[in-house]
Amino acid sequence: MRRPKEAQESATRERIVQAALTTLGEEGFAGTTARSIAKHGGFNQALIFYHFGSVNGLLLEAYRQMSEEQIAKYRAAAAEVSSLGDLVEIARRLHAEDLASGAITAVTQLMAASAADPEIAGIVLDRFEAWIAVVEDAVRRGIELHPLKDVIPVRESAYAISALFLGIELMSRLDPARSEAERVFDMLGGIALLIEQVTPMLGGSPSQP
Amino acid sequence: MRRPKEAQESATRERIVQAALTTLGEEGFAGTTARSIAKHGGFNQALIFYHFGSVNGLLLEAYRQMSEEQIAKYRAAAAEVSSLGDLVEIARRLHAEDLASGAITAVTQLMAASAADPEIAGIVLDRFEAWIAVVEDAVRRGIELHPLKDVIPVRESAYAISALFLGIELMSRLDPARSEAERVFDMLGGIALLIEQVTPMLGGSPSQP
DNA sequence: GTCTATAGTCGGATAGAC
DNA sequence: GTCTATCCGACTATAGAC
Repeated sequence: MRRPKEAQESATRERIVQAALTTLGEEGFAGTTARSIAKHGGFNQALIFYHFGSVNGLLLEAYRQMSEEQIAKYRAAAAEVSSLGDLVEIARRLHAEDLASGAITAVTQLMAASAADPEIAGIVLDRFEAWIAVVEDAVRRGIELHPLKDVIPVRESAYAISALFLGIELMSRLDPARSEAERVFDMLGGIALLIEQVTPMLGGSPSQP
Repeated sequence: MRRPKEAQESATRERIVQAALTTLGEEGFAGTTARSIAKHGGFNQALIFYHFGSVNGLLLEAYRQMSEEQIAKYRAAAAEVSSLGDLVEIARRLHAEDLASGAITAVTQLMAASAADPEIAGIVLDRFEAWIAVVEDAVRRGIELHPLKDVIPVRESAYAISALFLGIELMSRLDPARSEAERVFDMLGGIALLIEQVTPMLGGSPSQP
């Protein structure tokens, strides 16, 4: 996938972006300076300014790129969902990947930076919006054949599921043992199974408030 | 409640701590410098170093204080919970308060700072732990009379509820309209009601008077 | 395009007057 | 205890050699 306008991908640009993301994950927002990025990537500090104008310019570009990649990954994963149980299992897998790749740390830093920088806030908001939309789609597909499908508030469900996922990601990052999230996914899997098995019994004469 | 050792509360100390929290909320972690805190609080920059040794020392103290207050508030609120529906309504109220007070912003900054500072990570972890414990307690009390009470994994439920709450807090802070979280709480309230009404039927034993 | 060198700014921290 | 003045280090950003 090539971008026609602006931001053409030279190898160096890509290297700098990667170094920025690594640094962000390892040092946090406050520790992500031009010097420290250059050190992590093994190149000269001045290159950042030549290629991106400023440290902030680099960070914005890196954020945007990371967001696009993550959303694309989520969207691809969500395409496989065809039941509530699937949704839980795929969430479990994505969570493990995000934790390992440092993506969660980056999101944390992004959210914090949003407090002071409206432009970053916009990026994060877009990312959440895309994220909810993906879940919304998966939910809609997952309940397509379900007797209660017309009673379920899809948008709110997707929002809540996204929030739950985000919360688990953030809390488990802090947890040194990191075993607890697994058990929570186990429980959610159990609930999904329960709902799938129980609710069809209610079908046939659904009530409406 | 007086603290016997260290950290005696002079009026000035308290003023500095408050200014630090305000600054953190308004400027973000990166913008929370000694000079900027002093400006917000209308006092001299050097006072920070006289009273707290360093900016980091001040921030640690402020974090600790904020954590204690928030946990105390949560604990008091949780004491009122006697059903799943209660839990949702109290969560809704606490969420509104946290949003208005800037506490959410502060937590966001704290989590981000945890990436680079293990001491802060410890504080945040303690806070989450205390938070989960409070919810765990509320859940246990809420299902005390419930027919399924022995099947429900209390700890995992509390973890998931806490994660969901955290996620909603963080996402709604970014949302300019901020109306969506309300609708999600509405939905959760509906689910709570549904569970309370449906599950007793499965037990075959009488529930609440 | 990439490097070295450096100007200019800002923040942490301290000395010392009051 | 609080203020003014100041040092020092680290950062962003640019100029200019290669």
